[in-house]
Amino acid sequence: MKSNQTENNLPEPTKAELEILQVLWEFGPSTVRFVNDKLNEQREVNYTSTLKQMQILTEKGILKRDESQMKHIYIPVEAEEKTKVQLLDRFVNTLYKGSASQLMMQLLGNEKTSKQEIEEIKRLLDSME
Amino acid sequence: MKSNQTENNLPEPTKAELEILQVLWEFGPSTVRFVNDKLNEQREVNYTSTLKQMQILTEKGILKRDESQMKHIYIPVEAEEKTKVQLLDRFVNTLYKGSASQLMMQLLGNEKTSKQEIEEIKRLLDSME
DNA sequence: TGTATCGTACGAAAAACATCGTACCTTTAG
DNA sequence: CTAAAGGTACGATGTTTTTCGTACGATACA
Repeated sequence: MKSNQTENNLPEPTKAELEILQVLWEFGPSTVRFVNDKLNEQREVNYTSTLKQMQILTEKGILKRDESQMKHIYIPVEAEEKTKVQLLDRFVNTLYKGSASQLMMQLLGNEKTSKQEIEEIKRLLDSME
Repeated sequence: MKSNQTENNLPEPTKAELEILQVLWEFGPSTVRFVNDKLNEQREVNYTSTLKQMQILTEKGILKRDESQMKHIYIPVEAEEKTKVQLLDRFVNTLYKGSASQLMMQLLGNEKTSKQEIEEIKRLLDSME
């Protein structure tokens, strides 16, 4: 047989799609209404725009939904971490030819990375020994 | 007067634009022909597509060019590092709410980050003391 | 000198993304 | 029962990004 494992390469979410994912990651499975309200805390979006977007996300297999009630509940198919890892991986490959340490150096050299952040990173590394 | 300093926020390069930038970063100032050839090592692109893309990049102020010869030479306006830092910053803000250490953890947890990479990072941190 | 080659300019089509209006179905309160 | 409120479906439109065809100017060289 060809394959029985879940197809692993979901299409890369677009910008608007990411916004929606972030709401779902932060607040868990939600209705369109809820997501749209959250989005509107940051910028104006029409309800049906968000609805459409979430329907597309569902078509793409990035979200699934519980249709048992009229108010459908949307849920990310992949865990937050997994998706982020995927995006990060792509980012590292694209900009740093896959070198994580190169990215690191940039991160540490960036003035916007606070001393506190750096300390946290060191602690993290120590705890990994 | 309004401003005499160089406008600092160049528009975010798109995907296709990044491909071109990477060639210029890697090989230095180049002609369209050269860039296009490089791109075609990875995927098929028409010469005029690349040309157009590079003209747009120039309009946007991301590239500048030397037109003194018929074969124009294109050069990134901003240094590679600066642009990457900008992109990285956006990435961290978008996906990790600005927390570099969060990104780090993901980087370190990623199986694709080799032991060797981790060692490099530690060395880097130590040298920063 | 004329024709093949290699370059730029640029409009426009194609594709990808994002937004919205309208139709229509369900639920609920009166 | 019915009207209002709130939900989904989905085509149409707008925008941005990407790709390409065509026109035309420079150069080289037979």
